[in-house]
Amino acid sequence: MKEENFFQRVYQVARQIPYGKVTSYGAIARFLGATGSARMVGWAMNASHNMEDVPAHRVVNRKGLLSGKHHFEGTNLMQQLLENEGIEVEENQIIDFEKHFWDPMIELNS
DNA sequence: AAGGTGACCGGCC
DNA sequence: TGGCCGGCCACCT
Repeated sequence: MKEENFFQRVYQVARQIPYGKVTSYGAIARFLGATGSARMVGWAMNASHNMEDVPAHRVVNRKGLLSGKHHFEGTNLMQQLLENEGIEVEENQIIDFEKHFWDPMIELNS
């Protein structure tokens, strides 16, 4: 097992996502300095299954679409988790995405 | 070692 | 927002 790879970096940011907030892969990628490489963030989330404190359900694509819901257990677990946090989700899409949007670039950039 | 894949993004129509 | 396309880079086979 490697320590401190690109993934860990992503997880670290993901863990900083506050309750009831969501962000996009691109936002995280940008924060990591990998602007345009949002795919890597997606890959990292794919492996996030091994981690435990990684709220991957709070990470969606820029459209607010639950792109990764398919990777969660069941078929609507991701949605359930989000709704549980007070985020309205319908048709695999977050309502008022901008309203719940949380940009690490701004929030963590104190 | 080379190529394919991917939970994406931004620009354009 | 929707569809299509090119770009981006780590990981896997």
